[in-house]
Amino acid sequence: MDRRQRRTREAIFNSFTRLLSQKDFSQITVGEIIADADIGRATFYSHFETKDYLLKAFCEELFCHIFDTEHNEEYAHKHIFQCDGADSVFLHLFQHISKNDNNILVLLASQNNELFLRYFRNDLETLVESQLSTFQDRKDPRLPDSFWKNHIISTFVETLKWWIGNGMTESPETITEYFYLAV
Amino acid sequence: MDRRQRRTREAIFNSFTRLLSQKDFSQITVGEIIADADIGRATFYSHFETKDYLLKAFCEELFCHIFDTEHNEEYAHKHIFQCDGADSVFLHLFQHISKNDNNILVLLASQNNELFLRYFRNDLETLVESQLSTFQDRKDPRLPDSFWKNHIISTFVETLKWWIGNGMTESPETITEYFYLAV
DNA sequence: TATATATTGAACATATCGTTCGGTAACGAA
DNA sequence: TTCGTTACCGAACGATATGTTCAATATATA
Repeated sequence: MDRRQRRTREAIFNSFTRLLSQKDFSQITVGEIIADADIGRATFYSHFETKDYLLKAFCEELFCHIFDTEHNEEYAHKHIFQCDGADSVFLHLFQHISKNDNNILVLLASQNNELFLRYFRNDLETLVESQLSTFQDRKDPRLPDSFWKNHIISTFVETLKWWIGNGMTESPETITEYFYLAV
Repeated sequence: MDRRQRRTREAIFNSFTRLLSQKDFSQITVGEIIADADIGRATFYSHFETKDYLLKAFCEELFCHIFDTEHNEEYAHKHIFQCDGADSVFLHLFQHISKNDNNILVLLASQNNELFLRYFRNDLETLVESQLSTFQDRKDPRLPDSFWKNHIISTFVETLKWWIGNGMTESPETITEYFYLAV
């Protein structure tokens, strides 16, 4: 990728992050991003078709980073055979998020973020699917699989939102315990 | 209230409902509402400050209707002393929603409805608070009250969304059972 | 160096918003 | 019925944001 392209893309992402920490996604205008990133209008549109596609690309880079590190071999094996709360992928997820790499907290804490959460849920779904067996013993047989999977995903997302909304005073270990106690 | 005002307000609400069944809230323009309701532009703005306030007023009328009927004396007593799944307020809520009075399903099924869901959650919260004792025996003492309350509300909303998303093939009784099995 | 490509920024057409205002129609009380 | 009040109309307006175009300029890579 051309160095100019990289620089522009980085500048846009940086400004986007900065603006997201100040206001809701819906209130951010392309004009503001351009002004903050100090790039030409046509340049922005040569990189991203619309503001929505910017968010999409932004989320993809962010989640790719987060969920991929959760999937590496080191942990993958552990969880298939030994899946207690102590070293679950979910603990690692909470830990990773609490480190605030790539300013993911900015997005998670923002208010009008339903679009962002849709992307997050989507990636989370594949992770949960790979861990479904872990939760099999908690599941009442009367519940449909699709309901159960949705419930786990929702509980994780809501636990995360509650955690952030409460100022993240609990440790990742504690919040993981809450998650397992709730689901 | 002046008859003309009532007619205009009704026309706006009707068009709003119709449009919501066709597209997301964010994609609906004031111009479309005006055209569909066949009213003057200034008239719309004399009734509602913005499109957001229209949604707010719409939700208030809708939820007031739904949650008030859930609170009437007939059921209120039952649930304080006898709170099994069979005749819970939540069953009544699911039943009421499945009847699709006031086209609430249109709103619940629409995609970009986080604003609407915020209003719904808000009213649901007071209902859940009045029913908290019902869930006390399921709650692990390690979980904070605020987390627990949020979990119940979230589980209800997500159960409802799952139900609608799946075509509402289950009966209100069954979906109430799912809700109690999940929470 | 030379060619290809990215960036620039002004200008443009389009769309939506929310307001204004003089004129018209409907209401409801006396 | 009359009459004062109030709601509705609808065209027009300024403001803001969108996404595109284009010719000139700057930068990268071979």
